[in-house]
Amino acid sequence: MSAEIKKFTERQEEIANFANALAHPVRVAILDLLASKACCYHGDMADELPIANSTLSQHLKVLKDAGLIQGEISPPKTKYCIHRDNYKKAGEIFSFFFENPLETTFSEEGIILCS
Amino acid sequence: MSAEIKKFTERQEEIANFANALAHPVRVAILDLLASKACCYHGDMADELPIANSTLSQHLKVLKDAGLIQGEISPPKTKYCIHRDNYKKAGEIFSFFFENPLETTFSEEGIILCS
DNA sequence: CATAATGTTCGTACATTTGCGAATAATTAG
DNA sequence: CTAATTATTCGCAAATGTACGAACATTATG
Repeated sequence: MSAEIKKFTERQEEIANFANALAHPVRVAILDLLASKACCYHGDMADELPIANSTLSQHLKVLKDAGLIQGEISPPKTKYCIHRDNYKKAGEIFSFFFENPLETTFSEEGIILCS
Repeated sequence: MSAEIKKFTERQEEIANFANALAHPVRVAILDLLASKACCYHGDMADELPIANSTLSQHLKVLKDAGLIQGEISPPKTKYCIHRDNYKKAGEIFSFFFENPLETTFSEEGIILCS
């Protein structure tokens, strides 16, 4: 009944944000490309990916807004790179999230009831 | 021109799937709850989370479909746990994805042009 | 058996995401 | 200056995601 407005922690929002950026295979593929080639022009990626040019721009925007990549515009070309600091940060956040999902004692089946 | 139909790798799809499961703060919060308490009933979580019961069911379904949790139905109660094997696997996949985004040589600014 | 407790499913509403081609902007090349 | 190159933005359509309450199913309780 205590009608406390519950929201989520900063950390939970942050994880969700990074996860959202990775939540489409083409965006994972983009990061793979950038990770392997250091930097790529939009056109280089467009050649490798099975999507229209305009769609690629949209996905790049999502990754950029999430902070995982950065773009350097020098028209008519645009060069994209991984944003190393944030990329590292994302990796650490996920690492921490997944490590030791449980440190408590277990029943025989490895399960504990709660409350 | 070689109109090769490009899709994504299994790994890329897998990452995107797990990421998608984490792409909403309430689902991160659910995993936090399960990680800390080992197992929880639906009702326990409903008390902690600012969403309707039916909405919680939907989010639990997403996590279950992604393989990150498992549910044991014994009506009228349902007990959920983290799916340890898959959870671990997800952690490893993300670890691997984020580690060493770049092992190549760098220019002075830490950037290489490609192609 | 009737009622309560617990969750899921259904139906609906609304917002967001994804995708494409066309139009646009900005520079380079002829 | 004109045309070509490159990438973004716009407008649209289709699909998906999020959220809720109501209806339903299943078991426990009186």
